[in-house]
Amino acid sequence: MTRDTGTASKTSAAAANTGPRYLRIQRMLAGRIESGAYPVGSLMPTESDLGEEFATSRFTVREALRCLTEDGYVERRQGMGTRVISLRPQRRYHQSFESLQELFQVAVDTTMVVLGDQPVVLDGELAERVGGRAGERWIRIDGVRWTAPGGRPICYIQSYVPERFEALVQQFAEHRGPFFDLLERRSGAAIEEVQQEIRAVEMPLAIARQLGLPAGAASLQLLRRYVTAGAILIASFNWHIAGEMTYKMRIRRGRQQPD
Amino acid sequence: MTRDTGTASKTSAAAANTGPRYLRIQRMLAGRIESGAYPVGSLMPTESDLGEEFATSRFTVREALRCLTEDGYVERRQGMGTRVISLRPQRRYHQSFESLQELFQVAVDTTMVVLGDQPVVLDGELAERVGGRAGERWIRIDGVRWTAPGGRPICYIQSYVPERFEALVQQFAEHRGPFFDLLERRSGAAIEEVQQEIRAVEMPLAIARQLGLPAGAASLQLLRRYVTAGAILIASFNWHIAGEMTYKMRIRRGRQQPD
DNA sequence: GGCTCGGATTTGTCCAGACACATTTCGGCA
DNA sequence: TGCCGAAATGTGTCTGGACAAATCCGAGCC
Repeated sequence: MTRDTGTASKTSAAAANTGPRYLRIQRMLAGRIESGAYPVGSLMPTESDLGEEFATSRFTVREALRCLTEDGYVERRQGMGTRVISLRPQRRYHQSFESLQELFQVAVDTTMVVLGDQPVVLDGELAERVGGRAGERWIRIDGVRWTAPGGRPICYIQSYVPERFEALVQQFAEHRGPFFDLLERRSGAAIEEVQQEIRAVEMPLAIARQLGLPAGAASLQLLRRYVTAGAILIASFNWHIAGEMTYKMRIRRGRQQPD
Repeated sequence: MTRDTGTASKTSAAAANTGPRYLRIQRMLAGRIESGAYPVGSLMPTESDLGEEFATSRFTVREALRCLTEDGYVERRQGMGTRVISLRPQRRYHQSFESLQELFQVAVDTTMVVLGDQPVVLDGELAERVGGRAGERWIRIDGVRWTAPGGRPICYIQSYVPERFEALVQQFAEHRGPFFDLLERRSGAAIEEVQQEIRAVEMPLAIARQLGLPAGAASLQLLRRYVTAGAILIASFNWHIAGEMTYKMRIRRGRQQPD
């Protein structure tokens, strides 16, 4: 070891030479990756080698490599080594949700009134939109969400579920909370992904009438597909009255170095 | 230490008793949190205590606690301890972007035509929407994005930037690519967060005319605020022609618990 | 009362090892 | 030639320490 962390550090290049040892090493290694010294696709030196080079223990090198992994620079596998997979920290931006309820963005104490359900056979266009295949038999459930029983309408909902959930559809009417929640619980399959599409469309006549609006009223249409391992659990169209609904999201930059 | 990791493990409860030591401890601690043995808001036992209880080293306990931190169960601070912040594994869902261009969702080879710019003083409502304060002086830049020079219009854009970027506004017209990109580069401040609001609105008359649409045409309005450390870099309203634009997003479940 | 200044406590960083486990490579054997 | 097992290689897990840095709390002082 050379000197110490705290004593002779703040004199020279203040930025690069401060902080814990493993972070300094992490920065150095990141620099080598970005400069091409460790090309993308190649294997980095082993932990032992790096430890020797930086005159430090394997523990410290591992901490540095752990950071590189989390930042997306490298990929590590036991028995194989540390492979460079990206040249850049990939300044990642992401939006995170504590739960799918947040994605929902509708207060939980609103009430859903189910208008009815009916079997449908998907045609080409519908199949594409709900994420099924043309010719498959699904069930469509129609409903309206209200601010409160007898209150103002919030949106019109058309949900499509595969026929195999037929037995559960009856429970939709008395279920409080979103359908995907019930389906996820009963089917036992965890929702792995949600695909959402947002558009502005003129509200179909029948729907506008249900919401007490004139024909051709503008609406915000949300389409959500809830996907478990491979299969669609439920796909849902929501028509929100224009102006009544704002879909808000915050996208944040991921994990930056402390500086 | 009791016996070993590999020998007498797979006999009993196969699920809970396998895997590395730190993961078993992590599962046990998570169980205690979920069962309320460690209430939310309280401090957990210290690393040393846990190490003593599980008859293991502090390193192993730290690995377990690191997992709990990543899963969102606890929060750790030097000198204070490990505080329970959540009862549940917080099955997190998130949407990630490799870059802000992805958020943009408009092909990069479209062309932006700047119509002009003018200083504005924010009134209360505008201030709230662009993220400034009432009375502040900002600059509004109007423009239209086209599929190609002389092609079809895609959307009308009103961007607001604080007055301090006045000198950069002239460069907007000949800049290719999004404005935030230019501002981020020139100001040197990294965009930390983007706030986005999506609504369906009737297009204002003046805007509809610019896009060659009848008055009152439905549109998808996107409002994006690009935030650097504390300050708004630019806020942008985009009016997309209804039906022409679909905002798509995929939200995926992050790192699932072993269960 | 309000302030500062030391401990005591607790997590953060770090060391020098050890064995387990996964992967690749290579030599031996059929 | 082709297959299989063993050795080499490298990361994963783990021990039992050590000191540093942040935080909290109480004692003492103004």
